[in-house]
Amino acid sequence: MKLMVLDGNSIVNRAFYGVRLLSTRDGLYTNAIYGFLNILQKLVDEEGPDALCVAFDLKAPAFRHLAYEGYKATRHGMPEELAMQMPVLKEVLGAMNIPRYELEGWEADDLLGTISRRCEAAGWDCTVVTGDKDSLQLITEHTSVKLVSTRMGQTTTREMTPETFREEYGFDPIHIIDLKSLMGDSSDNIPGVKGVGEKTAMDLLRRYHSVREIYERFDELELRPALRKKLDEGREMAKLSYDLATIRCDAPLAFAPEDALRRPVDRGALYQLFLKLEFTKMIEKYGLTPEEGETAGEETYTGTVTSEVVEDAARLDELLALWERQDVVAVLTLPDLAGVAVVSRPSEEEELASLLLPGRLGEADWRRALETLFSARVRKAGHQVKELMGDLLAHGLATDGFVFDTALAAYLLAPTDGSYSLEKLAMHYFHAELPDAKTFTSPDAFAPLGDTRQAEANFLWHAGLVRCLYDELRGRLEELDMLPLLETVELPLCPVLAEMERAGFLVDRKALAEFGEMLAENIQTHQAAIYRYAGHEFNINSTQQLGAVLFDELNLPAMKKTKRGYSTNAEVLEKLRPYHPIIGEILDYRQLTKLKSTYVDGLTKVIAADGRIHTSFQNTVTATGRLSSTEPNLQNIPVRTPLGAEMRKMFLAAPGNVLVDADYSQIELRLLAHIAGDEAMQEGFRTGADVHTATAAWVFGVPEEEVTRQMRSSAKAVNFGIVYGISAFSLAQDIGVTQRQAKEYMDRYFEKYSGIRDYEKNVVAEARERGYVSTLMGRRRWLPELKSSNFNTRSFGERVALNMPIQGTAADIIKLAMVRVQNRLKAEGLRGRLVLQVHDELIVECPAEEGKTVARLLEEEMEGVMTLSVPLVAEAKIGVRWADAH
DNA sequence: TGCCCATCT
DNA sequence: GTGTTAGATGGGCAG
Repeated sequence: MKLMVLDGNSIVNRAFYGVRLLSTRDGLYTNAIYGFLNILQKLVDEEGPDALCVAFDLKAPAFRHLAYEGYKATRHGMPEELAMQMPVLKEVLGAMNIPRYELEGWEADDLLGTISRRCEAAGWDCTVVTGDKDSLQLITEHTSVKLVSTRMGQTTTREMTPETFREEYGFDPIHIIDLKSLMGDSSDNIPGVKGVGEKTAMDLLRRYHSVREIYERFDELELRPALRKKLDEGREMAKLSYDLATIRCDAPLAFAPEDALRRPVDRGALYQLFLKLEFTKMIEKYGLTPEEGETAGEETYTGTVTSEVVEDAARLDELLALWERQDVVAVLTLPDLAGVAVVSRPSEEEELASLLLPGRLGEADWRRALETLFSARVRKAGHQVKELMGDLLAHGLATDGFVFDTALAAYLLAPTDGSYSLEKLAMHYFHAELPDAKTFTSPDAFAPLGDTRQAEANFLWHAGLVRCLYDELRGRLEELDMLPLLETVELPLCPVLAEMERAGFLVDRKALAEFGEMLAENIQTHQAAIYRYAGHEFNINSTQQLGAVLFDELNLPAMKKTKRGYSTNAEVLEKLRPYHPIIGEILDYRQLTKLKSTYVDGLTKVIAADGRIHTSFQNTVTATGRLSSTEPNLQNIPVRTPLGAEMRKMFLAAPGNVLVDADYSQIELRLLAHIAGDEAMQEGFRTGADVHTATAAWVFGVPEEEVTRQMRSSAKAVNFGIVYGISAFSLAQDIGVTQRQAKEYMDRYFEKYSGIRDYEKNVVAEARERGYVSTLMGRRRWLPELKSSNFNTRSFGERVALNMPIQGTAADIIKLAMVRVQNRLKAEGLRGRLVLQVHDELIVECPAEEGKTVARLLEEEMEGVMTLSVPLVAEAKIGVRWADAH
């Protein structure tokens, strides 16, 4: 008879980190459970055990903690996203009638040991399944250990027997304990002997077998003097580690192998659990059926699927007519519009995937197909619609009729997930594998890799998924009342962004080059000075080498450490400035090299043939709803320092044109006043007062006329800090006062703006209860961090809860403004077009004679986006260069 | 790849 | 008493 026992915590950890984070529409994460069940299934198939059980750690401290205080409970600390899955996993095991064992004060390891020895005593064979090599010490003639590892969602197992172990390690399994006590194990907080690593320890054990033998025969051993010294000093630690590393086999566990004999699953309970977990594939696999005719959650698609490559005009006409009648069709295109897949549902039971290729259709029909398909006459769901629209614009096609974007939808549902490829969404929402997109996209467009028919089929498969995701994601957005955000903000913004990217921003290539040369000369001068002060050459860009020069050689006082050595950031260097002239040189050098490499060289590299820079705006990246800008990033062009601000002279309008640059005044503070419902601050904005000055007057207890620049600047820092959930500590650091004083300022501040204090409390409490925060337009961010037992994680969640509604609403507002601005420019027959957005700032390039009209238009549209309890104020300026318009 | 540092709102 | 300001992108170094 054979029993298989799983190390529950070890396997579930591997599952959690090996499978992408999945969640149900209730926000329950499920990836660890999903991965665990797949691993379990694989193991049962491989081993066919007669009995099966799982051992878990309990949160309570195990006896080891008492033995060594360094042996902290850290190994029990698991991320909230995993912790929340544990009770559900245990329920699933219950429904599957698989016994689980856990015992107060004992770790899973010890239960594995105990269970394996009891099996042996009863004459059974035992297989211990774990990812943890510690357990290899349990290997005997009747007990094997199966090591599980998960990489990229693929699970591999390796069975270790006494023979295979000896082959690999060169000593007996039991001496794993000795190995650990020599080399230690940081993840288990086993100290080991200082200075002895894996190689040395393995070598010692092959020669002398055990720690005990090493120390008993210590004087007669042939050892290098250094090693002898380390071992001698590490005697106590080795002994202590030996105990810590030894798995105990004597846990007082109520267990006999027969208890774990396999029993049938409780199908009803399992069905309900899988339904809740949205494991539709598992429901199918186990052949579970609803007990009372309930439907089985979401399906990918169950009707018949027909594929076709469209080759003649008559068929094309039929299809175009069909697509126009559909509520929605899914559309997926190959890069550069080298092919189009359209998925429709002619009837409830039928799905039709049609592939259009220019080579198969003929030029005229191909063009006709595209013109109809991308007109408003066909309602379409796409994936990454902004990208697609870029291709459409490049081919002179319209960008109309898009009613859904599966990538944008997935982003709105889970804005911190990070990436939304179809492969990932298939896994996340349907637990389904998609063929790799590389099978049908290659650098030279639709030059099929390998089998053409397979490539076509895979491409259509992806398109079919878009159609399925449309149903699924639309349903979820609707439940969360988020469809309006998608339909009135995000989707209409797509063509605007595509047009902005296509328009680009003109740069003065010559001026940029000259600026670069000037920087290069300056850098040379500073470099020479730094080498002279240091007494030798070194790589100034290396923080390690720089730290060595400043703190070891020049003996400047080290203020702060980083993980890898001394901190040398600007804040630290600024404090060191009085000590040595090298510091000023380094600060200047840093600024100059940053300007040269990131901005001058970086931007020069991406100037297109039209002399303009075409950034990419990312609309599915930030956690708050802001846009981001890449290749290059045009949202962080310097402005603060005079030299940096030179960069903004390089961006200009085409001849005969001007730039109109409008930015929102204090938008985040205004939103704070509105959202928090703080009467005092609202009143300030309504009367048009300078908020920072008003705040300073109150905090410092002086009349507004007596507020100094210093006082206003401090008050400004408080106002900004509040939006980010700053602490007195950081505020003190920021404005250069004592922590006590900073605390006083904040207390005074909250006295005046008591609505904000109340809001901070309420928003966090509400977020904790609901599990998310949201903006005025219904954008959400989930906050599992608020339930974390880790202080830092939780505090972070609280600050995010404060900030996201503010920053996110500002993002909503400017996005809507962009849509309205671009539409109105067109509606009024103006030639001006948006070229850039920088979070609270919009830049339009237009003919010089349109300048004033456009400036007024920008202000009106930006201010008119929403009516709040405080006015939204935008101010536009006109100039030929960005530096002059801002 | 992860870290450190710089840049922006 | 913890560590202590939200959201980004990119260059350069070191392992």
